[in-house]
Amino acid sequence: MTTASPIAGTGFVMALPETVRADLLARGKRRYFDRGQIIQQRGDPAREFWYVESGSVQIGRYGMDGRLTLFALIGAGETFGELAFLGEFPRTVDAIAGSDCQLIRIGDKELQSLMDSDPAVTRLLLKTMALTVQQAFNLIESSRNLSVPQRLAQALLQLCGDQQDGARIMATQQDLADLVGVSRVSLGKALAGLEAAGMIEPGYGFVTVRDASGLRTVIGG
Amino acid sequence: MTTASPIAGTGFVMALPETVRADLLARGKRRYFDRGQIIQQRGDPAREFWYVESGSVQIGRYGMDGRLTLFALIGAGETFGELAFLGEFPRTVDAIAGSDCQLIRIGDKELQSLMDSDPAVTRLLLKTMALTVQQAFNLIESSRNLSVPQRLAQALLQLCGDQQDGARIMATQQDLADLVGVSRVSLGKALAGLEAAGMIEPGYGFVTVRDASGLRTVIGG
DNA sequence: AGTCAAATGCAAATAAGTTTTCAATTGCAA
DNA sequence: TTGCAATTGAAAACTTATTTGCATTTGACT
Repeated sequence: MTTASPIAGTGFVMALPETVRADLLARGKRRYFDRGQIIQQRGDPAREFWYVESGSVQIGRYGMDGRLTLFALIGAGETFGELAFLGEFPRTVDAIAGSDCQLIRIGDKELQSLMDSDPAVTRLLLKTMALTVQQAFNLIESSRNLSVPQRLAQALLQLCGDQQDGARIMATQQDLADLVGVSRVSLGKALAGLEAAGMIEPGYGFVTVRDASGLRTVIGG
Repeated sequence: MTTASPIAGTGFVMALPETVRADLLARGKRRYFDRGQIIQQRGDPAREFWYVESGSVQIGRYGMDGRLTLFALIGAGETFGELAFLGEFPRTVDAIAGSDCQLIRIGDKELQSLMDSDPAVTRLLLKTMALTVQQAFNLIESSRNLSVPQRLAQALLQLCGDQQDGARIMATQQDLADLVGVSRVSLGKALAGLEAAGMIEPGYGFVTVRDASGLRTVIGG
């Protein structure tokens, strides 16, 4: 299952020196969440951020009218929640387990210990957050200047990460619609278009990428 | 002239301790830019960030097709450019002087000196950047879930900052359209709607806010 | 195998925004 | 004050996406 993030998913932990990372993974406190379970909600105090060891997490906002604005699908190896934690304000997004998942908690103590073992951690965090902003800007720009098929192609590429052709993205059309920011109907049509071009193969609850480079040309043109 | 920012404009410098700020303002190297002049372009190395002492700066991306995606209008008292600088990557947005303006440069040396005089600066920077991301998320959510009039109302409120009713926002309809992310025609219609409701008064190159609280209700409903 | 909820496919009506074109207005400057 | 470029207003045709309703398919679970 491939769930690289279109936004906010960062390889922060991966960028840590091997020994520091190993220590974190060995001693970190793990928490398990079942699919659909709420991990955090808007307004909660941010006393930690999370490293996703396995599974996936949906980051977004659930409107009062039931609308969902997805900002990211965070997959294994990525972190989330560092914004509110480091910014020292309450959560401004909801996080829900997209599948059964296993997280490692990084609170004040753990962060301090990270910073002690590697003075470059602060810089890494800054870099991570700066990247997140850039990705957010990219998302804004895309949603303004690209068509739905183009945005879908972009999202699919990001979701399959560096995977070769054949990658199976586990997401329903509704998931993708929430992520791209369009209705399910529109997303279905865009999917059909890409399928006709032989770039993808839609399935029941997943999409298989057949021609990643083709998707890239879709975005470009 | 009011140019508070809908995004990325931060009161970072304002949050500094009085003495530290005074020192920065007294000794900072100033640079002047004429209206329309390019301050930075995508791809430039980021060797500094800027504090806006007077005037305003447009932050956005100018597409090859001439399209402009505005992310922010930075006004006096705010900073910009810290993302690429701190993230240590090339500029990913263009900056153009929205009016004649006077900037203070903060490079490695100045930042180091800031950090030396106040150990909380790192924290402040993290907070600043976290806020920026939240604002970017807000922008994404708005553009997906709000109508053009609602987004316009939001933009106008942000542009007039904490000003009382009567604030004059110096921006053409095209400027506002680029900021909100719609065509000039659509923006004109939205403006006309708000005018009919007595909340604003459009002018030639500016908009006067007559009923800020009314604008807020527009967003809510 | 049968049941059921989730997910997908499809079509028509509707809504929203863009593009294009042209006219009218404004404010600056010669 | 007269010319001129920038800005605004307005209308029509067009494109894109949404909404709504319903039928069909899929896969998990009995």
